[in-house]
Amino acid sequence: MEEKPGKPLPPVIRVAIVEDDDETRKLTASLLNMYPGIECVGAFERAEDFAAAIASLHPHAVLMDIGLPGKSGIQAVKELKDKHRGTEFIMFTINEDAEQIVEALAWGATGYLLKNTRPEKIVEAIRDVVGGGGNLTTSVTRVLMEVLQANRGNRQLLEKLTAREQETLMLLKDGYSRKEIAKKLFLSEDTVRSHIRNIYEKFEVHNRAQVLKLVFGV
Amino acid sequence: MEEKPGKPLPPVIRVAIVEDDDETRKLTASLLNMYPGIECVGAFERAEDFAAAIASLHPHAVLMDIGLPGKSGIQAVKELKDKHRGTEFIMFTINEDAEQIVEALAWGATGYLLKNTRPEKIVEAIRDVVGGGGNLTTSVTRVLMEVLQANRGNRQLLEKLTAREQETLMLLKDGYSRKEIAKKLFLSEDTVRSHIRNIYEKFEVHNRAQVLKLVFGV
DNA sequence: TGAGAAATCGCACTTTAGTGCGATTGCCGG
DNA sequence: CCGGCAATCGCACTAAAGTGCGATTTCTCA
Repeated sequence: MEEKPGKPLPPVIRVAIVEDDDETRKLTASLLNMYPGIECVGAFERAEDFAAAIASLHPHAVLMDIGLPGKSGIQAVKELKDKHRGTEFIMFTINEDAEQIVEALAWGATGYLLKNTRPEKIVEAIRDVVGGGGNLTTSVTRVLMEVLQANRGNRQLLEKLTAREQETLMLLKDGYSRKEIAKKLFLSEDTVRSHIRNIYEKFEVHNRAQVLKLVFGV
Repeated sequence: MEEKPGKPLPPVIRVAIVEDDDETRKLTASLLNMYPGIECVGAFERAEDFAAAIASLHPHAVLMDIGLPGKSGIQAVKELKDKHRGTEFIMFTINEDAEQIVEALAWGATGYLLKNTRPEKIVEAIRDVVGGGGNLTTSVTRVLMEVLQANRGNRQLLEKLTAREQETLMLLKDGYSRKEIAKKLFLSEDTVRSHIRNIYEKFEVHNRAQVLKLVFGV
């Protein structure tokens, strides 16, 4: 595609499925096998079963449901991702909840598909992630963008601050004390105190954590 | 596609281009016009020119370069996005820099394409964003995921904390004082102090901002 | 030229935060 | 049944942080 060559595409992409719904699992497995270059090497009902098999299967990619009985798909990613770097995790779920999306991606999933995604798109996603890219449905992408916008806190607020105040805030954010900030900026402690005071006034807060939350949005 | 119906697709999608390189601009414009349902209604060399024209053009989408002479494409998004909600901004650039990607998306861009993207993919992206989705190339998506993972700080660290310590940390993050936390958790101030002390010890830090940076990653 | 904003600094004062060194209670697993 | 951990609380002390009320200088812009 438009990618720089990440990993070279393997001759046959080995895919596993973890999905508790029998019908979906079997259907998806057989669908995948209809595509040349894709082989479904395992289908599991439970994350625990997959965890036990992953080492011998060494799949290139796994379609992972989130709402599983027992261990959740996200938990599974969390636990398996680091130990199995050759396997890419694609979340495969009905859930479009922003929190879950962010969770899954933050723990190392590289794809996130909704279950009603058309088979060609699923295959495309598998090829993408195995090739070193990321693949989300457009709606998931949009959700992610919204989270990004919300999560950034109000960085626009930074523009309300003067240059010196901004510098001060950046050091504040890194956990430096007034004394340390003064040394770094070649100012007296009192000046730093003054800048901080002004920041608080502009944002109507009364301590550091509140500023950080407001501006950088934790 | 696999989307829930966002906005209804307009009969003809009006697209504008902001791109300083003559060849790329003209080529892209004519390419777009070859697709049914897509009309290039304006092509600009500078963000300022586009800003002056957007109100009368009311494009559904705009392909926006980042590295422009004068005002940058990101700056343009920042200034125009809120006032023109009917226009979706797609960054169209050679730059795959993580910071810029995050910046652009955080300010409200809903697409991010690399310039070597094939025309069909560009058109697909335009249709996606106008339809209420988001569209990034797979490599940009991957970058975004990496940022997400890095940016989350070490949330895994949370697991090192006991239940009470976690509760305390959450309130700390919201800028509450020891006294306030004590009241909220029905504890004595000294107990809260004790929990905080333990948190600091486990993470080897010495003040609130440092914990927040470490765990939530500002 | 004159008002205002930005940047610098000072001091006295109160409130929080952080550290050191304890204690008791209860629960859980080997 | 015992050792360890979690959770609770106490106190004394030092170090920061935050507030109130100033000041001077420099620079810009109307």
